[in-house]
Amino acid sequence: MSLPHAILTALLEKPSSGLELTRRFDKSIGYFWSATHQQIYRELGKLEAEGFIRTLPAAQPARGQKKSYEVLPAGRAELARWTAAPQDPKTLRDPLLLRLRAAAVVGTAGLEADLRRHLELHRRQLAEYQEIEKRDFPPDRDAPEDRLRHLVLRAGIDLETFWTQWLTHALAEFAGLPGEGRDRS
Amino acid sequence: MSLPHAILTALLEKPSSGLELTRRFDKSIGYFWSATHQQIYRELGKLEAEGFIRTLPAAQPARGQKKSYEVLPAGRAELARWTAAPQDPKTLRDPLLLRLRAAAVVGTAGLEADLRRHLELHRRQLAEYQEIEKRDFPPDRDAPEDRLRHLVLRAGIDLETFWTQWLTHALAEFAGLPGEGRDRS
DNA sequence: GAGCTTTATGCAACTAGTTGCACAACCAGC
DNA sequence: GCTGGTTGTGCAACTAGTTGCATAAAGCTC
Repeated sequence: MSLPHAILTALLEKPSSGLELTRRFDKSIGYFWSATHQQIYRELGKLEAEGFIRTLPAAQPARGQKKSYEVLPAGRAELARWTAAPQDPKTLRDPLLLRLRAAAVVGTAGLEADLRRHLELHRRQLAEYQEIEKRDFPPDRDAPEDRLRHLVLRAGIDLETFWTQWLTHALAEFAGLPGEGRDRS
Repeated sequence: MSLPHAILTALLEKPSSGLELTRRFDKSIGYFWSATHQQIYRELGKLEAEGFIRTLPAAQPARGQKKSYEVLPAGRAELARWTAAPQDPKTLRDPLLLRLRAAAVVGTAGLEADLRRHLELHRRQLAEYQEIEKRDFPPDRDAPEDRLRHLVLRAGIDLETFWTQWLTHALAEFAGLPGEGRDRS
C-alpha cells in the first residue's frame, strides 16, 4: 500500500490537483513509483474520506473543475508512521530473467534482439538520470532533504548502470553460444 | 503474464505435480519469480484447459491424489513464442525509495533501523547466491544451458551487491545528517 | 481403530494496479 | 454561436497476485 503515501509525500512537497499530481508522477516521483491518473483520483477520494487530506477552499463543485488538495496533520502523522514502519525488501521478480531461463530450454532465437533493445532503453534512462543529477544536485548543495533525494536518484543511476553492464555481458555470452544452442524448439 | 510461462519452463525441465512445482518455486525459480501454491494450481488448470500441458497417465482421480503434468508440443511452442516476443523492461517500483523520499519531508526517525535490517537481509541473500554459484557453476561447466542459467544467477548476485552497497552508502549519509533532520514531524 | 499430523489439492474473497471509456468545462477559430 | 480540440475529472471492468480457509487421503501413535 504505497500509493497513498506517495501521494501524501507529493502533496506535502506542494498542494496540487489531481492532474498536477498526475504530471508529477510522470516525472520525478514516477521514476520510482509510477501511477495513472485513475489510480490517483481514486486514491485522493479515499484519502479525503479518511481525513488525511482536504480540498483547498476556492472552487470545488462539479466535474471539469480544478480541485486542489492539501495534507492535514493526520495525513502527515500517517506518512511519518508508514515511513518508519518496517517493511520487507521487495523480492526480485523480473520476466526478463524468466525468459532467459526459458531460453535455456527452448532456444535463444529472437531473444537477443530484445536484449539489445533493453540495453538501449537502459542506456537512455541512465543518461536521463545523470542529466538530472547534474542539474539538480551540484556538489555544493547539501541540505538534508537534498541529500536524501540525491540518494534516491543514486539508486536509480546505479540500477540502470547494473542493467547496462549485465545486458552487455549477456549479449557477449550469446555471441559465444554455439549456433545450435540458439534455436532448438 | 509470466506465471504460465514460468510453469511451462519448470515442467519442461522436469514433469511435476502441483506440490513439486510449489517446492521448486520456493527454491531456484522462486529466486526471480515467486508464486504460491494457489497460483500454481489455478494456472495448471488453465494451462491444461488450453491444451498446453496434460496430466501424466497413472493415477489422476479425486482430491488428495498426486497429479503430475507434462508439457505438450503446443505448450513448448507457446513458451518459445513468449520468450522471443519483445517486452518492455520493468519500470523501477520500490517502496523503500518512496520511504526515503517521504523521510525528506517527515524526518528519518525510525527509518534507519529498517535500513540496517534490509542491509542484513541483502547480505544474507547475496551469500546464499554465492553459495549456489560455487556449488552449481564450477569454472569448467559451460554447456549452453548452464551459461544461460549462470547469467540469471549473476543478475541476482549483482543486484544484491548493488543493494548492499547502496544501503551502506545510505546509512553513512544518515550518520552525517544533522540531528534536527532526523525527526521533524 | 480413533484420533492427530502431514501431504496434496483446491475454492473464494480480497487487494493492487491497469485499461478503456465517458463526460463536463473551457478555449480556440471561423 | 457553433464546432472541435484540450484540459480535468471520474466510473467500471479487468488482470495479477495474495490471504485465508476447506478438504481429502495417507500414515503414525496409542
